Amino acid sequence: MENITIKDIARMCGVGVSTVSRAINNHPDINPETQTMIMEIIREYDYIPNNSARNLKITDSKAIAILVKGISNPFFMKMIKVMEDEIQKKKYALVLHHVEDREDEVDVAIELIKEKRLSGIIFLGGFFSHTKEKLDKLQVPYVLSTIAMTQKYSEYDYSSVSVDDVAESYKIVDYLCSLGHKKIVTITANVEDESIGKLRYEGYLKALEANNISFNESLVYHMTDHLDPYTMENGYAVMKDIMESGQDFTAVYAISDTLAIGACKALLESGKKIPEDVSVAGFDGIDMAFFYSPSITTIRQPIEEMAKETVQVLFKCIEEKTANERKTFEALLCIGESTCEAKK
Amino acid sequence: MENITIKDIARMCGVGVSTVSRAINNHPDINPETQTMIMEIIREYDYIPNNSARNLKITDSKAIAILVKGISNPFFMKMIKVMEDEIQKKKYALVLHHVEDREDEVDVAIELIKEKRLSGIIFLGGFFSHTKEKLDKLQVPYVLSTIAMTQKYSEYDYSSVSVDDVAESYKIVDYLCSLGHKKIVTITANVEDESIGKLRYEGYLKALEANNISFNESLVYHMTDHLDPYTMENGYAVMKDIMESGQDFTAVYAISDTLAIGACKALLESGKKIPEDVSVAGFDGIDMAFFYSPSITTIRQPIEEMAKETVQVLFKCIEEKTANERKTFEALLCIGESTCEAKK
DNA sequence: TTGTAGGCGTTATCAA
DNA sequence: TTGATAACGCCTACAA
Repeated sequence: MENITIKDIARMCGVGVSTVSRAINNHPDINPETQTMIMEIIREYDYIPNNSARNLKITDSKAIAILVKGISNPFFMKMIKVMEDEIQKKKYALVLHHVEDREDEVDVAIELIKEKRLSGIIFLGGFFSHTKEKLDKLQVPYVLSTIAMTQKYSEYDYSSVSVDDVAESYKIVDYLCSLGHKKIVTITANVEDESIGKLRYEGYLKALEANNISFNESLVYHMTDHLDPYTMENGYAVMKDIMESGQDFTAVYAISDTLAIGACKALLESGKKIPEDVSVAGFDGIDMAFFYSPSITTIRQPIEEMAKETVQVLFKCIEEKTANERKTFEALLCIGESTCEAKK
Repeated sequence: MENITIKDIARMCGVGVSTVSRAINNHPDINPETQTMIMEIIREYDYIPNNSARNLKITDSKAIAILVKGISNPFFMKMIKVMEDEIQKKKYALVLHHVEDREDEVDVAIELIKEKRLSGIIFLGGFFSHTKEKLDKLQVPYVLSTIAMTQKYSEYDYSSVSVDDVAESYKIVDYLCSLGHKKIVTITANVEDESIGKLRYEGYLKALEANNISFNESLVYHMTDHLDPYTMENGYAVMKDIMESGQDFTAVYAISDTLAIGACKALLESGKKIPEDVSVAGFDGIDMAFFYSPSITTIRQPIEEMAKETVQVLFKCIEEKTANERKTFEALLCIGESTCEAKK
């Protein structure tokens, strides 16, 4: 069966192709009668316009794309939902696109901009270690949302919405210290990490220092390489190792809730009681942290506001071509059942 | 800055556009030297071919799409990963596309086929209640993977990979019965549900009957409408209601692990002990079921094999144009810590 | 091995 | 309000 095109429809309706095009795109100057007539024929024959052809011709698609790094983060799902609503309110279309861990998000973005004639881009999650030259290739406004960046980026000119990972990490570790914990194990990223792993680890160090607790390197554990990072599985494996090593500690700070939950499981299996024997803290504030038993003490990012602000900032860039903005949100320390005062 | 096209590259290289095209697409008949020369210029000027133009022209893209219904199911993430590898092995490109709950996946598919010249499609998850006519509009081979369908589909001709939701549901409820439970609450889908909800509920009924337990309608609870379905939140809310109602029961069968976990939280908050006071069973076998404490007794679908088989079946359809195949996999009853014998 | 020209399906321009 | 026609950027006969 041949693919039916706009020409076929035009012929069937006895009109020109441009008229059909106008009918499809709700152009102002078209006779309503002819439009309904055309639309009827279109429906009857199940004609569907070819997007590639359209994208080729179009100059401004009124579409914005969200590029999500890493497919599986439950944390992003909520953000996407909120963003979607906001974008819809602005009468823009949304192109949701997942970027593999090994893919370069900026390359993907550049390609997508060309292909879909995007008006803007939201980069969601992941790390960012691109050169300034590379970022400059992005021809449309973009916002980095909840993306961790290394120091050097501070001089770049870009828009972003995020939390201060160092400060928030400090906050929760400081809380553990305030409960009297002095031997706080941390489960963090690999040493090469240049992203949230590094930042949250930094917060850990600062909190220890501020509380006059001398740093003990043997309390620092890293996610294992042979398992996916930031998973319960990984946290479980690491904590199993810790228990075997006979390490002495009274609290655990995992840099993600998933890791924390995995660690809890391992602790419980070893017969430890949470929080009586060991306090456990995470980071992110995912639903699971609240439903887990015991609920996990964690840092919750204001997902909804951040998502809204991301879209807001992007549209400001698109519509007003204003300078870039960087917004930092404060996260909330959520005290759950997984932490308590350290034993004397 | 103007967008650079293949013509510009051709001009810069002092060759024809077709030569550039051949260089890009690794065509056999091109002088290796000219090719490397061209590729260098391309890299230097950051030329990126426009996909829309390409898609418009080509007939077969050697790409297959996975259409995932519902954005947030952790269960699918693993399947996608496996499928991705398999597809890559076949040297095909993968187009991952999320379908909103309110969108019609078949419409999306039809559009995507035209736009991207797909060679095949995998529908992942969700329900399926399309007419035969509609499905026939799909011009390329497709496989329904882990998709629940109503009875009437049995006569249709399509390929699918799934588990027998009725039988597996029966299996786990039968297990509860074998532990001596007679008052088994079920948390299931809405009454209008025509999908896994209905099928798993059916399994529940059959198991009761087979165990000579008379059906008690007051033990059947439905997910609340004002919360997202199949979430921990929802299971929690429902169980809260159940506890308030003073309902008498010794076991709970939630038709998803997420619901089960939410229910557990509510039970624990009410001071119930799991499994001593109440046994809890779920369905799906997500990671969380194992890491939860107590671990949840559940039905685990053989994710990996199913994902592989899905791709296999699809390629068989693409390459050999063989008739459609329907594969049903057996799932595994995973006994966790959340169930035990009913009190006498 | 390479270049020229035509067409993929659509929208935008311009004239009617 | 309409219709013819020229792009959009690429691939692919076909000719050289």
